[in-house]
Amino acid sequence: MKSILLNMRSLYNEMGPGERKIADRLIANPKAILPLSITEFATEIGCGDATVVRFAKRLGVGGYQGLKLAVAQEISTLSDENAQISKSDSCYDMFVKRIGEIKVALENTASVLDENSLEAAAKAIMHSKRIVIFGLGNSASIAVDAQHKFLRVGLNASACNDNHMQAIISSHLDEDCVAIGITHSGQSTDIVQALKIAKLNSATTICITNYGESPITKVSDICLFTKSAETKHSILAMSSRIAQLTIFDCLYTYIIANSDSKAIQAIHNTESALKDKKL
Amino acid sequence: MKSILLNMRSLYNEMGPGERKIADRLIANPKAILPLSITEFATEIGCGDATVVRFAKRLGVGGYQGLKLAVAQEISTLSDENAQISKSDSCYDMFVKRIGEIKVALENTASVLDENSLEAAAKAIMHSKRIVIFGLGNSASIAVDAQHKFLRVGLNASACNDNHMQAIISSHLDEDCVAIGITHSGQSTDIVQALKIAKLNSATTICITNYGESPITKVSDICLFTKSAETKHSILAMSSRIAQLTIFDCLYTYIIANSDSKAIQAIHNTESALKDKKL
DNA sequence: GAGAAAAACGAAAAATTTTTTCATTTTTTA
DNA sequence: TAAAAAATGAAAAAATTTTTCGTTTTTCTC
Repeated sequence: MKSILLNMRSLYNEMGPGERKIADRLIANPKAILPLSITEFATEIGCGDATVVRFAKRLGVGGYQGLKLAVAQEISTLSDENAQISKSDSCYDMFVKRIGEIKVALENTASVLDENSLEAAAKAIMHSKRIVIFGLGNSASIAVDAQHKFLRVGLNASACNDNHMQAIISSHLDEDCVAIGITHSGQSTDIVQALKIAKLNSATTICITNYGESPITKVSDICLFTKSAETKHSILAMSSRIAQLTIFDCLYTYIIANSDSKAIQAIHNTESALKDKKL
Repeated sequence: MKSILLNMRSLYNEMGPGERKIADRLIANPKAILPLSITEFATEIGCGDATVVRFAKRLGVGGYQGLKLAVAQEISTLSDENAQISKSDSCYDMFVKRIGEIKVALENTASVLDENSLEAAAKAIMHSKRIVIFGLGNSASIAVDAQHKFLRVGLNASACNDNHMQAIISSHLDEDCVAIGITHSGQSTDIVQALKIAKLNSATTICITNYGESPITKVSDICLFTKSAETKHSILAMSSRIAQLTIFDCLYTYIIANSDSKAIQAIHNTESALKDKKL
């Protein structure tokens, strides 16, 4: 089944201003529509009932009720019990609550992640001569993880967590290379700079960032969006990082699935190379 | 929010024959109701519209539309659980299926993770003079991530991904230190060796590993277990690694919540130190 | 086992909600 | 700048849901 929220994004360009307001609202707060009648919802948005119906038809869900049902199916029932982690929680309580946050973030990410962009990113990575992955601070470990994965499938990947080196590396890329920048906020100066340089040198640039316009999206050929609701204690944006990891994981899985036997062999070689490291 | 299907079962005894027929049908095939109007559904069941409405009210979902919405929300969570990733999947399909795996792994981990061990680990880490975190290969990035977190709360943490250095570092620990070893299989020779040395030097040893007895559990004072079902393509044990990350995340969160104002200040300092790195 | 009370039920009326129609406004194009 | 096209909302029309109320079925009491 296709995600209704994703569908909304891909049809966004065809919509008029009124329908876009509806799409914006639904993407921002999908579950708010559920208890409302079409007239209530239209009033809330500031448009007529007919526009809502047209919007629903465009998405191919029949009508207003179909829209509500589609949205309902997309929202996890867990998203409501968004229990806030509190000081008095036991460590285990925190674990359980964090699980809830992660689930929500992953599902939200599934709804904003663009199918075509994902496919394009996977193909660009597979066929590139060289892949460089930039992350700093929080995102550094994600970059390292991605490097690790790509190396396992025999790709020429390297992560770089040093802002000087990032700029240097970027300036030596060419059109057969891929540069991947990871920044949750989309505003990390150094990462944006590194991708900008990479783009100037005709490399394919890919960003992994939280949903929305930001400096990084402007210098990226392909944007892969995560979506996580930040809360007070998630300064580290844990759930968005999990979403980032999962994106890399599915790129990796896709590359394995679409590789020739040589690549599969490379994976097996890796496995056997590691065998004697175990007791 | 409570499960509507479970609620149906618990109210089953209070229902008359007509309503029970509705419950039976919904439990057997919940999604069949979604495209039907109340009259169509009632005809299908063989009862009147009013009975359907009464049934919905009993469940506390307002009316027929509320019933449909509640069912819709419930089937979404059940739908994509046991899907195996296949070669022909799109990259997006893979993402969605991977999400399902991760959810299961996190829930399983919640069930095997020992509350007391978690608490003990958090306390040991908080009060230690020095924390060293060992990971190799796959687990290296987890170790780096953990280091990053602990540094943010002002702890003296260092990750080490070099097996020689791990042994050297371990041999210089003492009873005020904590050594954390990460290995999914629990069999990584070097990690086990490093923890063994740490233990000999009276450091507190903590392992993060998949559920079950293994060499690493024998040399660990505290064992934190994850539990993930491995499948063919998850050579990289993606979901178990997410579980590992989540464990570290809740340790981190717990430490923040139970720190004095000095530690909180350390976090704020980190934040402001990073501010000018953004555009 | 009969009769009364209670509960369950459905047909149809009433109320609500959704959808369509169509005239108006806004935007685009030539 | 004017004509064409697109977008939109108010209101009418259609569809759907909910309530009412009388009938049927079940349960309980004697």
